[in-house]
Amino acid sequence: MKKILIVEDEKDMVTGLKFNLEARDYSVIAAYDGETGYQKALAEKPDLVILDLMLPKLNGYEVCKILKKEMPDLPIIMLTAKSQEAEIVTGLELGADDYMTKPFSVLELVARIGALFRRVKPEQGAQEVHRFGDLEINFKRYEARKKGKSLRLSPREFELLRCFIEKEGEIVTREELLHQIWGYESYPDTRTVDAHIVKLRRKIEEIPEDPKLIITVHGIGYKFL
Amino acid sequence: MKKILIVEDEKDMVTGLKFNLEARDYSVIAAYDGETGYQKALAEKPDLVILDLMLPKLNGYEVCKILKKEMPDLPIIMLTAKSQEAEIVTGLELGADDYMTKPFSVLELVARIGALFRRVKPEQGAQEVHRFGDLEINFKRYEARKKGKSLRLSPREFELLRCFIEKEGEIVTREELLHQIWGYESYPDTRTVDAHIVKLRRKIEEIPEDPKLIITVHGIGYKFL
DNA sequence: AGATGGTTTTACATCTTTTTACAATTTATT
DNA sequence: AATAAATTGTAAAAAGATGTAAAACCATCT
Repeated sequence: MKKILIVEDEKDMVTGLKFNLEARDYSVIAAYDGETGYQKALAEKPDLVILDLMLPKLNGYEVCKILKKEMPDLPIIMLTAKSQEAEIVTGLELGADDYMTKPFSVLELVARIGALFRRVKPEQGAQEVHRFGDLEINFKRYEARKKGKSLRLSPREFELLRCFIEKEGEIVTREELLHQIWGYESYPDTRTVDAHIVKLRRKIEEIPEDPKLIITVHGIGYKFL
Repeated sequence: MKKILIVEDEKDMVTGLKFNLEARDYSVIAAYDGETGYQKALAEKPDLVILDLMLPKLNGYEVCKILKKEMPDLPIIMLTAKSQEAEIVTGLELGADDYMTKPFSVLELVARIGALFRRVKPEQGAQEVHRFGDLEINFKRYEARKKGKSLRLSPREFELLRCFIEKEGEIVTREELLHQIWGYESYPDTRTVDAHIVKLRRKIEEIPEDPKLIITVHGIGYKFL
């Protein structure tokens, strides 16, 4: 569901918009001044912002300018009082994607929102984030976290984790790992896998000497979780 | 220079628009009924169409519908007589990208055209401009931006980026890069690629020491995004 | 020639992977 | 149960690959 942030100080306007947009299955959040509007945009990562020009604390121009800098792909629709043509132009050149002059019709606004979403890039590939307890791994971005703190895993360590996660709960043999990660078809004696397991355990296990995630299956290989 | 097609039967309107748009350095062509409008759109491949709703032979709806089918990336701005809200909505759902009700101000129209082109640029047609997060690269013009600020990239750096972007997500080996960019067929030991990678990272990565865009794949090469 | 800006090489630092050697553990055998 | 054999854990050394600053090189322009 698409999330829309309304930044507008007139409460009646907000409730009206909210009602109409929620009726059309958008999730709506609001802010009543520029500053909190800006903060909510960053924190909540909405799919679209409806931004009034006249705002307390930080006006719409400023918010628009900052937002377009920090979140260039976030579409913004500006709301303006009538007949401020010069301002309108500036608004658009500031980076807003569309605007409406008050009073406007909600139908029209909704239609424009639809058009805007249609135009905007469809969301890029599903962020494949895997979670195991307090462990988070994003293979696409090569990022890993434990309790929110980022871990530095080497490529081999990522690959190992990937193999384990693909076969969560099942036993993975050393031969399989050597084949998958190293491409070796047979390698009579190498301790490479074990060495990497040690390092990986040290990074992801609570007590590396008593592992709870990567469990060794004697004579065969390892098992994840 | 951007080419704009006006499909409108009121000649005064056409000459007025033409004058104003040409003053802003657009190349303008016109058609006075729906049918020739449609044909000119196909033949001349304009960058944008301004389309009146009421037209002889083939009305704006129909033209819009057909055009959006055959040239889905061509932006269309609809012109309508006032207070036809339902029609407006339909117009937008038909695929028009924006619309204006008559009488409208030329300043406003120009602003919207600008906004439309800005919006449409990165995804459309020639795909000359590539975007990756807050990064923009135009290979044709040898321009690159990060968060809107322009970067000075050397030719080699552009070539590197081009190779990476062509194979986004896939691994690119050093040998491939040496072949593609340098034309070397085999070069046992050179650190040239690495040296350029360092420079490129310094320019495009947020934290060059912890790159998120150009990721090294130990023993093989690099991977983009 | 000198200045400039990009490119390549060099040299060394750092990081990753692999091997080695040995300790600890498990399994098999007597 | 005791011992031997096999397997795994682990630290440390060795090997290999990459990161990076600085020097050397090279083409172009003035």
